[in-house]
Amino acid sequence: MPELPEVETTKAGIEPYVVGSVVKSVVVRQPKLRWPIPLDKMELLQGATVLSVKRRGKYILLEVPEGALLIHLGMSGSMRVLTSYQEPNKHDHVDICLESGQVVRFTDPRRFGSILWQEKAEIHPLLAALGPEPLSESFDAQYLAACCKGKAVPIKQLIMNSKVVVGVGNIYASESLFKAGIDPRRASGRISLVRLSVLVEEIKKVLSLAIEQGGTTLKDFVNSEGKPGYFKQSLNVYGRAGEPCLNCHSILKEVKLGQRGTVYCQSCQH
DNA sequence: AAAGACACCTGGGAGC
DNA sequence: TGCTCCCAGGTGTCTT
Repeated sequence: MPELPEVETTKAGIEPYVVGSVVKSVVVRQPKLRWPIPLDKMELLQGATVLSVKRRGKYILLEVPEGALLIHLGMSGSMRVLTSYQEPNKHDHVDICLESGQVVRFTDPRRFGSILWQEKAEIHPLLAALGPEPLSESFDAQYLAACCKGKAVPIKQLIMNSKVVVGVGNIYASESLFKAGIDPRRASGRISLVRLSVLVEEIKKVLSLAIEQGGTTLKDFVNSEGKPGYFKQSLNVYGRAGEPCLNCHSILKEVKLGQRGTVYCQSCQH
């Protein structure tokens, strides 16, 4: 489940191999991802030099003079760099072949990911309404409080809303709410500024730590699974329903919020 | 306007 | 052991 740390790690992992490189060809074996891959646009990449690799939310942008390739890993996607050609496996849907001979390979068993095209000097509609980056200064307590004001929506759903803040998925939303001691079901508008401030800090902390740990696996990025091992980060609540709280030992409870499994501690989170 | 349901897809675990 | 069933999960879109 790529959340922001995994996307950041992936971006950092491919960056040194693609920036300044010339794209020889893009091989699409399976165009049916979340949306069809725009094959005509892929031709614009041929012969193009990759200018930069950027990340916006969970999207990775490969920028070339004509525009940018927009990549989302969905929930089972990954990318890796091959230094020599290898036979593709079943879910290796796209290869970005570089003139250097290296290949950036996109793999996605569940095909929830997407590969799209953003025109030069335009902002793709999918990126247009995104909220601030969680690790940026503009994501602070004042901002979050303004988003929460008067809202009845549970706080967990609010922080997972990409219009509010990008990159906070189910795992990190659950974990940061536990750390902040806030009940995930609590109405967003009924949380004090002080507590929201703690939540903001916990979101930043949990994401930063995961990115840091993802970075330690970069050495394995090439010719590997392409799956950063940031899951080593200990999870307090996610996936632990029915098990004892690591803080108070009461049994962790699971509820559905916005169709998402949500685990929390009834005695530590209010 | 806001909240909920649904859709996409497949591997993997549960149940038989 | 093998088959079927069901679900997770990010996020856009359609329905209340």
